[in-house]
Amino acid sequence: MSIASDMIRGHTDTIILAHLMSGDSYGYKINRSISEKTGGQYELKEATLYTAFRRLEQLGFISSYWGDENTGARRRYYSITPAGVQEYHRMLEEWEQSQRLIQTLITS
Amino acid sequence: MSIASDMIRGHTDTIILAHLMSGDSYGYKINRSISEKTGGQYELKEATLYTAFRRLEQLGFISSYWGDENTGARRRYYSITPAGVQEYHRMLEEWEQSQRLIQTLITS
DNA sequence: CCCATATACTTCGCCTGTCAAGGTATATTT
DNA sequence: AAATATACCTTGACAGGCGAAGTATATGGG
Repeated sequence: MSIASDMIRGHTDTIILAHLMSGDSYGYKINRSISEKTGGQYELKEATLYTAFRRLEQLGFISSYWGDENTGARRRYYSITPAGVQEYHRMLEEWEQSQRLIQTLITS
Repeated sequence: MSIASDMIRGHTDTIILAHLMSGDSYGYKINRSISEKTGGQYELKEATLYTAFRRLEQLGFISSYWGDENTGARRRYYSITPAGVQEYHRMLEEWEQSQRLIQTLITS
């Protein structure tokens, strides 16, 4: 991974919610998708990913259910809740704002 | 403060280095400056600020010396080192890159 | 048939950065 | 005399990221 964790910290949840905005999915696939989207430049560590799922479900932003695959490993699917959609939009706005702020602060 | 810390986390060091790029300064003033530049939207907590100074000095990116004020509270001035200047540029590039990455990942 | 690999999820414990809270000291203003 | 502003410092708690290890199923190669 070429990007420092602290750069992504605070965005992990948003990244997950963003993925679930386009439909239910499961951990392994979401991580693959992240890796593909960034050309392999970034991927969430498994521990980070699953910790985030617990957190987001705890907060009511996502819900989960076991898939009914009759082959391969079992999958736990995640679904974004209405509260999660709202939170996602809030996070996006916060990103826009903080992006400008950081730009101001780190360029002299 | 209206911006979540986790959004700024990972940029604290860069923010400090950026300030020192335009000359030596001291903690209190740097924090004031941050607050002013962002229209009061953001300021580093003192503990965070001084922790960062220790870290940056430890890493050789800044050096410090006591000011010779003959009035008012004493001030510890910080100076960016050549290694710090290099690090600052590296951080700026990383920001450009991660900015694009995050943008890609959080917009569906 | 066995072993490596890919898929898929989970838990434990460490590390690091943030920050609330409290403390010290000096100078100015009320 | 007390409040406020300037200026710095330390301690301990907390949260998120993540290395490491484990569990379980399916598939392809030798």
